[in-house]
Amino acid sequence: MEEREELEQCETLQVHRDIVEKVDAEMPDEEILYDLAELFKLFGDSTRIKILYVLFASEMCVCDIAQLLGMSQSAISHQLRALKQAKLVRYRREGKQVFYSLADGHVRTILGQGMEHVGE
Amino acid sequence: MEEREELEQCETLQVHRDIVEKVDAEMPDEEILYDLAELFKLFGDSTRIKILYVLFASEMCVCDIAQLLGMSQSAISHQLRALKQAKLVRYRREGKQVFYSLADGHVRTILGQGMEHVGE
DNA sequence: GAAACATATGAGTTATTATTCATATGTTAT
DNA sequence: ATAACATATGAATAATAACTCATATGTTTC
Repeated sequence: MEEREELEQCETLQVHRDIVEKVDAEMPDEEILYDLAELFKLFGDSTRIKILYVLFASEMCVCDIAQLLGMSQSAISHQLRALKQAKLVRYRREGKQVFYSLADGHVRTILGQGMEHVGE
Repeated sequence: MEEREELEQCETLQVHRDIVEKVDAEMPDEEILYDLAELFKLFGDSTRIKILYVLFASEMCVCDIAQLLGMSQSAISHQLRALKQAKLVRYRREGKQVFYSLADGHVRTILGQGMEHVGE
């Protein structure tokens, strides 16, 4: 019953102890929530959103994406790497070129829900 | 027909002109994609993800959230402000306290799809 | 094997953002 | 009105991340 002197915040009395404890018990592991944030971080950048949207429409090679977005090949390549590491995109080599596409349905759903929220 | 000398990338020949033009025509406005990235940016931080998850479980006041996450009242309040501005959370005042809750179903869907992607 | 091309990547710089600290605002009780 | 408390917020600092530049890797053609 003496477990809150290490917390500086809410010095007075714990306001809703029952709720806090219940929700705390239900919370996913710290690590899972971290991974979740890392995943969404990838959606949280204009360049990557554009890349995902482009791939939403069609498989495309790095050079085409760069040209379409008016950005350097290097910048696109760096971002594709991040998306690839998170398994949000797949790639396939065809000669000198590498074609990227969306990896799975979650990406489409997440983008779609986001679009609905911002109001289409 | 002379529209590509301003682009430095892909100096040689445009690799898939037809695809690039088709996808370009289908792309949402720059502004919408920017808003979309801004929205997802809010999901892309551990603290905010935790807050959203906590509110996923139950409406809660600022002090409770701070205590649950072991963070300062100020830090939580700053993040709640960002979430509030994006209409991801609602709030309701009750005396000295302010209770926050999730604003709409999109948040739940987005979190759920994200969870599925990271593997639960 | 050398040249040309498409893509990938490490290092460095700059821009962005989360947190802390100090303090302001709003609410209740005395 | 004053004190006590819960929350909000501006400014400063520290941590993070996007882009550029230079260069490396992988592939094809000669």
